[in-house]
Amino acid sequence: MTARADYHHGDLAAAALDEALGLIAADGEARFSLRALADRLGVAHRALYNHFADREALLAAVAARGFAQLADGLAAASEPATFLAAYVRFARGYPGLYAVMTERHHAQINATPSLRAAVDRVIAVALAVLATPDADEDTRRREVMRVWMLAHGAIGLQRAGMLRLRSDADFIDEVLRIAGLVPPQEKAP
Amino acid sequence: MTARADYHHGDLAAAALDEALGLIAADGEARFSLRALADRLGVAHRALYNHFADREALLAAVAARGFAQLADGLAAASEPATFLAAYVRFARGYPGLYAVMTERHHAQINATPSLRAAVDRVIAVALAVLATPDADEDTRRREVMRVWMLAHGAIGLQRAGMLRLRSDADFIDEVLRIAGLVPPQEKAP
DNA sequence: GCTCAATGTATCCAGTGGATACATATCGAT
DNA sequence: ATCGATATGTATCCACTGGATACATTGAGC
Repeated sequence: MTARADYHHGDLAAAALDEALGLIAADGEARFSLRALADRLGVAHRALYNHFADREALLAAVAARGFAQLADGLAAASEPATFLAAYVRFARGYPGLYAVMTERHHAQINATPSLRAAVDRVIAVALAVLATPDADEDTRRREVMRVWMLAHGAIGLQRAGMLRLRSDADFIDEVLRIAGLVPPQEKAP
Repeated sequence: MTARADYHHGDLAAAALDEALGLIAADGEARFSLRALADRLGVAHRALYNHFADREALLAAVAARGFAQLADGLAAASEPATFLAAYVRFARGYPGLYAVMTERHHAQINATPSLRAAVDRVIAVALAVLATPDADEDTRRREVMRVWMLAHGAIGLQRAGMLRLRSDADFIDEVLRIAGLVPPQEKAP
């Protein structure tokens, strides 16, 4: 099962995912090609099709990995402000990956179990950190969505160039203020 | 200047923009090609390059048209709730166009004057409708951004499949509630 | 050991954005 | 009016992409 010598790669699926994630994390998927990926792995581009139905399926798998990493990062948060900060930091740290995770109409989302599972994990963490424990379900869901929508919207508008560019720290600080999670003149976490 | 007979088209730039907007509005830019566009206009695909530097520039022009239309649509709003509803309706009505407007790193945004101008018009309308008239500038900006981020985030999460699918009306209603623009049990505009 | 499904390779295809070279038309200066 | 510069459109090429089909190699289970 370890990386083997000649004909068979050993674990192409995992290696391809790792490599693809690395290629996409910063630069996004627009300039990403199956052939470039295959070249880096020292393999014919067609070999990838033994593990992923098509380019879209590979991207869905990459997105799943992204959501899993995101959930890990968020799990450490203990309150809304740190949650939001961690979320924004992830999205701004791996812009290409975040785009693949959120800017595709993943019909895939229900067709790819790992993706569905990873997204559900993020939602579970969000509920635990962001929602009032004893509120009814609709309220809890809306509490989560309010923060998530604000964070996701802020990130999107920033990336699209609609906002003044700031340092990451200032950006996070501003989002926290807009979300009402930081009292007017206080310092953000 | 009207559509001419033989060799010269007459006003290829405008015709191309119209046609591109039509092709992209619903389906987005992923499956959009310069060649398909040129075919529809009865012209060699290379002719388009006389009017647009490259594919990206054409998309920037399409985005500019989109923002102009959006600003028109928002101008009729008189209060935050109707503004937000109009915004969401636009984004959900022309998903492909909205994606081109917001999901590209328009370095273009400052390189394309018409795009910059159209975005500024949207921001101006938003300030007029969403901000407290006599508040200081930072507050006004944040009031606008809170609504814009919520709307944009909601649209993005919905499109990505992170939310339960609902009818457009229900979706708008839910966003208004989350934004705190509709009292708990009241009917949305 | 042998077989056969899993995995990789070789090669082809149509479609894409873009470049270069050339054809045709329009318009302003004379 | 005409003539030449310039804008506009065409013809043709290129490298590259995702995907399809046919074949080679391999190793796991019988």
